[in-house]
Amino acid sequence: MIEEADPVLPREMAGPLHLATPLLGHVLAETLDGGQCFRWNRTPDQGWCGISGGCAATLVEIRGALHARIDAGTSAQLTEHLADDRDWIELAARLPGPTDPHIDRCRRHFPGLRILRQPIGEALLCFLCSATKQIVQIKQMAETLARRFGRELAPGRHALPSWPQLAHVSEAELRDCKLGFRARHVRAVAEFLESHEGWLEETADLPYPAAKERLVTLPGVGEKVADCVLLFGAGKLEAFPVDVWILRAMQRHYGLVDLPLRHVAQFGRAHFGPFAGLAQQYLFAWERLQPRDKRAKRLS
DNA sequence: ATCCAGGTATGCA
DNA sequence: TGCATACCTGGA
Repeated sequence: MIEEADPVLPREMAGPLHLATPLLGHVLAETLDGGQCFRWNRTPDQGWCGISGGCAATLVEIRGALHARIDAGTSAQLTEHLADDRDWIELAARLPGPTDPHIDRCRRHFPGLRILRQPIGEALLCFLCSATKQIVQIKQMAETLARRFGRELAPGRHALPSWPQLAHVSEAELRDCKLGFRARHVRAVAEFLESHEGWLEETADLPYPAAKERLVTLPGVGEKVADCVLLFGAGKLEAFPVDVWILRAMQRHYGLVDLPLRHVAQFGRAHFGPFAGLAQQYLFAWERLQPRDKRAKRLS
């Protein structure tokens, strides 16, 4: 992707990142900045710098190969975040085949698209903030929260605040981070988690249906957010979050017109099976390519 | 200016 | 169940 100029990675600190599944170009971009996580940003030289948990890293393509620099934390944390222990090509191949031409098309356009592994607390925080907001705005909220309440991992690079840290933050301070009505939810969840230590981690260990049942009892967490938290924060690939984009995709490509959100979610899980969450990410990526016209808008 | 954006909670047929 | 409405705020 980057041919002529070698990016500005200090050579002694950067190294090639060997991944089981290649991750380059627009697939890398869609993975890091496709709405599943909100903490990766472009560097001036077309690389990526991001933070997940206690790991801050910079990624860049040099003559068609991915290189990484660890700015804080360990390279093991980075590979964990990139979920490279799974074979994403093979998982995609297990989604519906020739009987589903649309998924086939998505798969060919984004080969190796993957679901990143995020700390569950971070996924919960970000998706609590996601209600009726665009990705850019969510990223901005996350950045402000991190800068203001999170631990500094490297100069100017802050981790998201943990829930125990958030427990000491007032609703007014949260609103000051531009969270709007979401501030009340974050505040309430912080209070709940403060008096229920280990609750989130226990939830992550439950099977998908039970875990979801628990999550939706949290204020501000509905079906969609719960599915996002379980998919991106607990590796439950059968979770199938349905938002307006997916609704649009299911109408356009699967003929599910005027169906309640609930039914669309039900259909998705039945049709796509144990890796419905990966299918969802493919559908989302494809839909984001489409220019938005009046017809598409009206659907929501 | 006016509208809308990766939803959720609530109230009412 | 199904549908309508309020909820914050910044950017187009």
